Amino acid sequence: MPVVPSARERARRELTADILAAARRQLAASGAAALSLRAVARELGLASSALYRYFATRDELLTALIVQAYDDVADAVEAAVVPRRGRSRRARFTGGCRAFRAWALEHPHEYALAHGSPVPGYRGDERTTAAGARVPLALLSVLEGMDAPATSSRLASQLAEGAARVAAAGGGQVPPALIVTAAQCWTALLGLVSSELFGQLANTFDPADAFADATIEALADRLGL
Amino acid sequence: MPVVPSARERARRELTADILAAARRQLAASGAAALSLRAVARELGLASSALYRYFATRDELLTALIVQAYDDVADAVEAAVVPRRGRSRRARFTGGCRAFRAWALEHPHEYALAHGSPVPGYRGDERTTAAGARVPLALLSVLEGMDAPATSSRLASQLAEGAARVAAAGGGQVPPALIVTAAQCWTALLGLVSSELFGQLANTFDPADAFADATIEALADRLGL
DNA sequence: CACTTCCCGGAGCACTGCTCTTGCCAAGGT
DNA sequence: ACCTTGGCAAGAGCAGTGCTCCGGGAAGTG
Repeated sequence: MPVVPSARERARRELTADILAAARRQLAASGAAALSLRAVARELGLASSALYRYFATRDELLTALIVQAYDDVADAVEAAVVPRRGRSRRARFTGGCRAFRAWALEHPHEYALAHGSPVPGYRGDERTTAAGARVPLALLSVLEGMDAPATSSRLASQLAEGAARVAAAGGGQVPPALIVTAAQCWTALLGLVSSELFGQLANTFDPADAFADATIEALADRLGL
Repeated sequence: MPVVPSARERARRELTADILAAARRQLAASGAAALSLRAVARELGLASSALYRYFATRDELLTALIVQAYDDVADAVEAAVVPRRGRSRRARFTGGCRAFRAWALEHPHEYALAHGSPVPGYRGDERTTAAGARVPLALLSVLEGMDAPATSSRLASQLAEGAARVAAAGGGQVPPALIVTAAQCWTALLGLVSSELFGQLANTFDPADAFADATIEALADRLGL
């Protein structure tokens, strides 16, 4: 395998990227349900059958878009969470949560694709789960080195098991009881953003910024930040 | 208009119900994305064009299914929440939450259709929002007559506005600060169930019963139950 | 130069939602 | 009793979809 990619290889990579970019434009414009391979091909001036050399199926294109979406949010959240002088743990956490919500509001269709109901059946692709773990792990990293909460009760064995799994995945310096609470906060954050985006609040709190901020602060309280 | 429906009218109602039942079967079996009018027509032995006299469009059939799903969960939750001798507020609340989760686990595709990402564009149909409000209102009804939490802080004006709207919609006997907390718990519950169903927890806590129970108890704690 | 490998384009299949036309059959009025 | 009206279903058809297969041509290799 040559170090310098051949012209073929370069063209292939470029076209793959172009296809993904066009697909992403259409996704952002009209949502995942309306994304059609033929439309993407038309936008690129290709025959629809040509796309199948780059993505074997429509689902594969969608998973590529999912991974891209996960990585995109993760970049935003990780940047907001990074420790800096004079930045409290609480500010890092709430900043990360706010960055997550802001990204979702800017990219509703991509958020729906990644964090919403799975489109066909259930996809347990390892690439997506790895990319999807970045945001929760980034938020968890804020808690590294904290003490176990004072009210830490004994965990059910199944909960302890799950917490151990999470700890192995990245939060080595976080006590198990706090990991459980953190997981609860993560699902709560997902629920907050999903509710707002998918209209589950029926626009009761609208504009929802105040409600979102209050909720995020409450999460920080619960984590003892 | 005759009091006794004519034969025509009866046939019409019956066929409408049959169509809905068949559609629901297919929804439960294969999900909303795979639901096709033609397949429903085939199952009923009809021409596909015949369905259009009963549902003008596929989306209308879907919204009918959404309303049905909302009403179905609401029945389950309301039954679990109803006050009975020797049943504490806390038990009513946690029971309602558990009933919600149990229904979702039994009807994943219907849950995804109703509470997941909206399928086409955004549907703000009034029938769906009215039906969708039943479950949160049922949970809110458990809190009627409670005192405002001790740590009740002054609410931002926008939050107070939203709380007032909710109070007008059904929770007349619940203090505003508690309404905000209740709304937060509602989004958290949605996030819990959605995460579990859509694989956002990446099977970290699996089986998730213990995690769900712990989360629901934490919500009850937060509400001061 | 020949030869292989890769890739694009076109035709085609089975399917979808939806529309339009045709013809049937029962209900209602004269 | 006859005829008109209106609801109803069936069928053909349109535009669109995901996906497959085959043929020709271009790019890279000996």
